[in-house]
Amino acid sequence: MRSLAPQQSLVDQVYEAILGEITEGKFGPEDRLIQEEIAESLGVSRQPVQQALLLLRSHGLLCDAPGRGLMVTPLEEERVRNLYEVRAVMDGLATANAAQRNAESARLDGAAVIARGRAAVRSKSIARMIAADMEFHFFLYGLSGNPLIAEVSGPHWSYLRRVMGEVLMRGTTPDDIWNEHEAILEEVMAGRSAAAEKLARAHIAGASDVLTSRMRELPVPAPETPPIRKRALRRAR
Amino acid sequence: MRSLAPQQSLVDQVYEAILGEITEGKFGPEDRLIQEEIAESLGVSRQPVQQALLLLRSHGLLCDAPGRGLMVTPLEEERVRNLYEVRAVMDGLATANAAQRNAESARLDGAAVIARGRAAVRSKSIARMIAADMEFHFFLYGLSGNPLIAEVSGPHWSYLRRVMGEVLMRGTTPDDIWNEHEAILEEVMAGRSAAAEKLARAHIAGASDVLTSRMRELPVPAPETPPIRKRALRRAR
DNA sequence: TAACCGAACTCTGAATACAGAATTCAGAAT
DNA sequence: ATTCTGAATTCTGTATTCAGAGTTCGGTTA
Repeated sequence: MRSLAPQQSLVDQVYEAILGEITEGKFGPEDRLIQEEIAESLGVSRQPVQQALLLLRSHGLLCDAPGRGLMVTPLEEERVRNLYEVRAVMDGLATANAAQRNAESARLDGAAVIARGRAAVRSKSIARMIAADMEFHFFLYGLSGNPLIAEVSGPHWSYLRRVMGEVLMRGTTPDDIWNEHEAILEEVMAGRSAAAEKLARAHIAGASDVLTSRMRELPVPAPETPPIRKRALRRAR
Repeated sequence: MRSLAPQQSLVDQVYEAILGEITEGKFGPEDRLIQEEIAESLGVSRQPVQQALLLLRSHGLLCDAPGRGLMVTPLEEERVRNLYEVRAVMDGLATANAAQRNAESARLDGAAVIARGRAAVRSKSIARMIAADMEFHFFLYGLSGNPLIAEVSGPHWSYLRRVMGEVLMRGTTPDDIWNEHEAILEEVMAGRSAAAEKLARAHIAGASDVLTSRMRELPVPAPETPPIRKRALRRAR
């Protein structure tokens, strides 16, 4: 029986592979991406690489390099602030809608999401903490009943993961993030949409302050751009 | 003296050309786009067409067709409602920020934007009315000081123009839209960000109601997909 | 007449080739 | 030692080709 799920195209696979490298910091800010090298290391021709790069540029993960080619967008405090401004209203909307439309699902599934988040903090693994944070917020996006919220927010989360990773790698974990998540969830479960929205917006504003001030404290990276890392990536078959 | 402005790539030009065709309704909902035909009519190879199509898909203007290829996304009431939900919070944010950060620019330039809008209504040209509506809102996005708002909203406006075009073509013009715009502008000019945001959100919610109810009244289009229109487009050199 | 099957055709994704722009590097001039 | 110039190299955008999947159409069968 042939699977009915469409096979993921090479472009999509290359997009995800590059996105993963960026998110994990293996391609750093302002690293220039060379199409032929990526194509070789992934074992594909240049065409799907080029197409994936165009999509990544469109989603803000890459920007035009000086001269020619594309580079990884720098991590900039102003962009983080702008992103969190947008996030505050989008997450506020998602949370209000979740409380209004899906309080019951929140009661069914929410506690497990919170438990996984607290376990991630105990694990002290940065990747797990970030993934758990994302899980919580995408859980709310899903409950909102408006697929556009996740659709619009998705590409931004990749940028945010890089910022969070950078900040967490060099600083300490914010202590009360999961208390805040839990408080938000309680309002959602109780169907109190205005209170849920207010908490969500305050949570995002607080996170913005923490992240941007931590970025301000980080040492400015050396102006020399390190060479592009050439790591062999196996093409998924 | 050679111009320092970078020449727009073929992909970008093809993207804009196709986007224009979609927005003007020359490619209708669920029309399947044939890469070779578009390439021929634009006088380019298939590759930049394919890349442009991928970007348009990523921006929601196209979706996968049954079987293979890409088609123009259908106009759906639910998507419009979801879009306007997102718009309400984004336009609210933009308007509040504009009042907070750029009231003076609003005082300098806002009256001309309103005048052009009222002239567009008097002209009875649908294209002009839509362009003027967009001008007003992008004016506010610009005043907001957060470039992400325009960046996120941009692709959605193409979809909205199609909906507006469809509705306006078959119905009457909403009468008080520019009164509402003017009231919003007055709050922005006065720097009253909370009042500006409130008016903006109410304006968007009202527009959503009008658009979705008008869509409900429209006759369901015939299920036969008309043939793709082959119109010769000159490649810009 | 309707359903089925296979051949022919169409279209798309990916690979490859080509052309031109950008970058690098080595040698010459100051 | 520094600057400049031209050649060589690298890289990107675009065109072309190839292979395979999907669609259409005509003929056959029930």
